[in-house]
Amino acid sequence: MPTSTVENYVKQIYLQQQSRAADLLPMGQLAAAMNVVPGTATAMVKTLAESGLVEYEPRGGIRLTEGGARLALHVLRRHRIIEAFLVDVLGLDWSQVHEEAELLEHVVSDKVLDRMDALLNHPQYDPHGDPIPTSQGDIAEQAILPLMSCKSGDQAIVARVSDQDPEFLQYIERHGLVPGTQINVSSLNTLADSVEVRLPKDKTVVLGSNAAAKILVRPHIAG
Amino acid sequence: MPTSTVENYVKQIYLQQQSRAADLLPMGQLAAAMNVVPGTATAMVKTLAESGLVEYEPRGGIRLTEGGARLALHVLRRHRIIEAFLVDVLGLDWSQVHEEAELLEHVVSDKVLDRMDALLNHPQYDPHGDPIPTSQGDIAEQAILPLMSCKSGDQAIVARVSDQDPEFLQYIERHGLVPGTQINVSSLNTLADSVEVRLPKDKTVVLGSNAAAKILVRPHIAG
DNA sequence: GTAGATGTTTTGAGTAATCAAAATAGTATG
DNA sequence: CATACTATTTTGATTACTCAAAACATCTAC
Repeated sequence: MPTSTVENYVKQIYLQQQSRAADLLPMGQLAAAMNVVPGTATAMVKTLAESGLVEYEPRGGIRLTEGGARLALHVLRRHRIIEAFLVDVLGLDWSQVHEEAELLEHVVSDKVLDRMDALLNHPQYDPHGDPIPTSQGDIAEQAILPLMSCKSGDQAIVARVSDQDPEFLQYIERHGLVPGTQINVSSLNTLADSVEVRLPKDKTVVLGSNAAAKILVRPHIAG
Repeated sequence: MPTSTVENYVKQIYLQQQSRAADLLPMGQLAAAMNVVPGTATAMVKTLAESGLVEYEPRGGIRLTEGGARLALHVLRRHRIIEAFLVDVLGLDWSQVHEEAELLEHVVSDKVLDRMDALLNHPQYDPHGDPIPTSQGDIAEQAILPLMSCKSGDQAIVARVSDQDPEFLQYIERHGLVPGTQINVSSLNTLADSVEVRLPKDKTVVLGSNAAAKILVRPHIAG
């Protein structure tokens, strides 16, 4: 049985490997993501390698094995179903559920998870818009793009807000940019480094490119 | 922040102190309840005493402080609300939820717990019939009654055997009627002046009213 | 009142995870 | 190519928890 710590490392390696395109994840990257000093990450990675969860190339970096990826997706499934459950069944705010899920993901049994999943009607996406892996470990690869890559006039649906900072999430929520929201890129100006989007009810929000980079959208082809 | 282990020790001390009437809980009792070797319990109790959660009398035993009891009741509240939630909302079997709750009780936040509590309509008893402490730490004190005052079909826990006669005590022990044992009043006949109780493992014992009068129990209200 | 039996504490050691700081490798700069 | 910079690894310690087994108290019995 993997410890919570092992699960967290493997999950984080998976997530980091997603965002960075490179094959090998550098040690420092992992240490930063896990909020530990580099030496700790090195030590931990060695034991992960012993258990066959990662391949470790000293001074090069790490990569998940088949088994490591399977575990990562398993943890991710737990995390995301729990988030969905906390929002949809317990009525918590989607900007606050990440921390909770971070702890719960290591202790809910498969039985409980299945009940949650059933009660939610087997959702495909969590409240942040992240895809939920199946129990077999399949995950929906989705064509989602950063908001800044849209053109003026494009329609899209907010797919994901890729940041966990509660303050940012709350800001996003106050302005109605939650995942699932249909938006309209009313003007996008690369020179002014900003984008204005129109939301339902004719509200508008202006974001700088740094903020906009965290907003990922599924482009909506207007019928 | 107390660790899960500390919470478990404190909870267990509370529960053991309930069933045994004595003021001081002997070390061996705690070690057995926690499933650790005696030395481990001794070591742990010392750190609990350092944190002001228990009073420790070497070679005598332990007793919860005010603060220790508060923590114990807090954990117990979590445990029991979670059990109720797993049964009533997620539809699990009441016989299976204890293990789950054992893990979850250390990680659910107050916010989540409050939502569960509200969703369940502030239940007073968990699925096993144990009273749920309030968030202020008040708990319904369960009356201790003579076994003969039960009705057929009642569930109860042996609370005390109020007799000092070694022969009687040994008889009681041989038949598994020690304090803490969960019993089921299978038939109680005032005319025949006897009561039959069913124990775990489907053993049964028949006692006359004189003997039964010495057995004090805490009735278990289901639901 | 010495001799066991029983229960408790101490001692020594191990595991999992962490940090601080010294050592080392690799890469880039002059 | 030596020098310096950066990333990584090693080393030595620490914390929280645990066990096995030796040492020690306490109570009981003879």
